Amino acid sequence: MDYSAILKNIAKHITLDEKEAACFTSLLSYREVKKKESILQEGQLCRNISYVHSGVLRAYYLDKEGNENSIMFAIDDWWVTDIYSFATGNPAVMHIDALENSGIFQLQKDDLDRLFGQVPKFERFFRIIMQNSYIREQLRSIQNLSLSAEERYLNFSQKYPDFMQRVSQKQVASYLGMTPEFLSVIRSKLRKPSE
Amino acid sequence: MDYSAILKNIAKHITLDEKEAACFTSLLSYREVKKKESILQEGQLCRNISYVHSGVLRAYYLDKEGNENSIMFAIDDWWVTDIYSFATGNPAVMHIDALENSGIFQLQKDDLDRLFGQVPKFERFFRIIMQNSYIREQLRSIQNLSLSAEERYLNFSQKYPDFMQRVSQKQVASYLGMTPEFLSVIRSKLRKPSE
DNA sequence: CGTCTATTTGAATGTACTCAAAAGCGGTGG
DNA sequence: CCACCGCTTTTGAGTACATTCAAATAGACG
Repeated sequence: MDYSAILKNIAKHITLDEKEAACFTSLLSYREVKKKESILQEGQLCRNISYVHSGVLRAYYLDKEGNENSIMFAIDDWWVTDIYSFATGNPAVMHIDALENSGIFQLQKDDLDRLFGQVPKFERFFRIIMQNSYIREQLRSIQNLSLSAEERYLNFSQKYPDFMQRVSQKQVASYLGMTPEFLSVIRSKLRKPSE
Repeated sequence: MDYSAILKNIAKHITLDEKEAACFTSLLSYREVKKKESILQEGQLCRNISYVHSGVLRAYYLDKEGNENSIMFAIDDWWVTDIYSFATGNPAVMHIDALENSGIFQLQKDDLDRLFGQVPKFERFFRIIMQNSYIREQLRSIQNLSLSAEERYLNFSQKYPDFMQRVSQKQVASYLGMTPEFLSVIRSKLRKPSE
């Protein structure tokens, strides 16, 4: 099994010796997820956190009209989970599934809790992951509230050019809080700015 | 100095012995902040994190039209900082000031980093704080995008009844991403649902 | 090839905004 | 203690941004 990418991801924030790295990798289970396959559905308990080794996952929730609202996309080298369910033990509010055939490493909550006891450095690692996630979501809240649909789209496509390649327009629209029709209008306006 | 409230806050997530508690409180500096007084302005470096012992603080940022957009309110027993500036060392994007005369405990980033080395349990504490903040902001993003202005208002007033008492309508409106005029219309509609 | 879904385009509609003016409220100074 | 000033809240008319619904076109997948 190829642990190099995930260990490199960990090494961005903490330094592990060989034994600690072995302890960590022993807890990981690798899983292949086919395109459109789900790894979490609303109402289930989310007991694990996933590291995306290859491919793309999407988290979304269904509103009362039954529309899919994208919460986040996770491509190679991202971590993803229903953090609410994971942290509180309450039923998941979101769905997570694969947009492409993907390879992920999963870490069970119980194992992670034990790992925190054995190698406290991991508390630090996940503190930083959570901190960065918080910063990202706070920025997103701010921009949702203060920018127009067009500005949100331009912003997103600059910040996450990789997502634009691999995620459908409909899903981008739902991430940005607008209808797919309106995103299409925005894009056509941007294509011919002269008229 | 009365450390009971902040120690009780810490005790929600980790257990400290006397020595650790003393080590922690020795790093705190208490500060009185008068109504309308600022503790952080855009462009400054945010080198500390604040625990609100009494009173109310508000974080907001100025958009390009010069409007104040509220990012968060922090009343008694909340933690607040410009997490982006605090974590990255980049200039602050937000302003933080007091809505009432308030008493806060501040912890310097340098001291906190040393504390993490001395008492690793604090990594855990702040992991949980960051995790909860992430959950809160993620929920906020979702609701901003999928709920109408009226639903956002109803939601907010249910979830944070304390804020409604202590924060002006204009500031609530800016937190919810609507104009104060429109919030006023919503409230008047809710007052007389019959007509 | 045929089916299903995504994207584009357009017309009608609605939600929320802008601008303006009046009323309410709180703080400050005479 | 009252009067005034500035800011918040209310109300209303006109407008703009974004949605809904519908239909045509394009793409993806088996």
